Amino acid sequence: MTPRTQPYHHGNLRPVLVDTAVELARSTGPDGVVLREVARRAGVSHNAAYRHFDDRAALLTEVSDRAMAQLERAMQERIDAVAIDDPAARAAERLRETGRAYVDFAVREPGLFAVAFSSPAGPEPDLATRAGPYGVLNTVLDELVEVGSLAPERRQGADVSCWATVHGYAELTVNGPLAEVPSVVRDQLLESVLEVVHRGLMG
Amino acid sequence: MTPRTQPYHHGNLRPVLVDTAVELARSTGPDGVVLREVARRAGVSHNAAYRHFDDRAALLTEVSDRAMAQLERAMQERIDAVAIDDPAARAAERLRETGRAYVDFAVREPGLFAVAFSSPAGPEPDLATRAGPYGVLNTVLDELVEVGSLAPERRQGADVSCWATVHGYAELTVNGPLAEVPSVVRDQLLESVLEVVHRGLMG
DNA sequence: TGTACATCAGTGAACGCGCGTTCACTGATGTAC
DNA sequence: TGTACATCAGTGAACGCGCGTTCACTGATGTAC
Repeated sequence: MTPRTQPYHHGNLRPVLVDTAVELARSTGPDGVVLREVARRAGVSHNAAYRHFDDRAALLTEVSDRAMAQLERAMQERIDAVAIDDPAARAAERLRETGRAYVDFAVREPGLFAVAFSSPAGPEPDLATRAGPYGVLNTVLDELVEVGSLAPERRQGADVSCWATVHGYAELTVNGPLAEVPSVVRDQLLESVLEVVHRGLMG
Repeated sequence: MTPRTQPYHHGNLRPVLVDTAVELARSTGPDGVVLREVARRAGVSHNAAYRHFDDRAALLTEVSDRAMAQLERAMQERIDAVAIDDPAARAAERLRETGRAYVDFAVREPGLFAVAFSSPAGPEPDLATRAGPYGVLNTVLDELVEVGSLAPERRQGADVSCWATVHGYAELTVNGPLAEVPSVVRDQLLESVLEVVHRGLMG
């Protein structure tokens, strides 16, 4: 008389597996996304995942895409929230917020951040297209040119400079020697780093 | 009548194990430093290492120290090779060479670079002391203050700005989206990144 | 100079673990007639 | 409206792998007397 708690057919397994894998990635990073554990948490036998993904790498790729999308959204939200009237000041602040959002995400979600940049084998379309976090950054930089803050001849390579700086800062903070620095000091350091980039590009 | 090719006592096993582990790290990174493989390559039973190291982590720490030392040496050599008479120009070029050496090392030795920053649990003394790559960078920055190129009030945080930038550039190149960019273009991008830092600090 | 003995630095076998993946199978669902 | 059947989406068992670590043991070395 006990009701069948679990029907034989799950009916919605694929998205559940991805969600579960994302949760696992959040807490343990790429190596923690273990097929058997994902299945366990989804309450399904350990090989059921093979009905929906070729192999572990395919699942990880999907998780990585999700992580990238989350990072992009976090950046865009912070950019959109900038409320400054003066066009030049607004564009400059938007660039700073881009950087802060990037680092914030890495600190808040170290597992997802690591997964986002753990390319199993996938191509990296970000540089060619305007998609993803890289696209967001480029849009903000274009804006800086439009308002006259960034000289057009300095526009080339500016994306890489910005990206390298915040990415390095994030890495040093999440996995490196800056991890042990108090967060108040870290925030100050990030501001000074952003200031150097600002002056380097537009000063 | 076959001569004993391997004496029972190796006599020199500890350094050989470290050397072997470093070689393994070079080609495969931190995860490749597998105790059993290290022993195999050293021609010794897989548990002989326990006479010299508490566990795998202890061996890895030693490898990490070696990697850091190699990175530091590579940086110092490039810095010392700068032959420019004008003090300000020399100091500026030394800073650039510091960055180039850092990125070069990461590209040439991705395995060691990864191991150097994979802290198993060890403390990070680099920030407090003047030792290691971080110390080398700080010495060069002090030099820039001495010759009057870097304003003293901008000295604080300059180390983190420089480090974050080259570290991020290295990461994006070794593990990230810049990996697929032709190396000629990458070199140009690195120069433009270094230029941004230079202007940001001293412009 | 010789010998007993402690210590050092190796050995092979085994434990326990967990993984990705494949196999043959089965219950549930949907569709053609 | 009912039924045969193909297909879908699960299942449990097993394979093969390799790891870190521990155990009891042994050959070699060094030292005290």
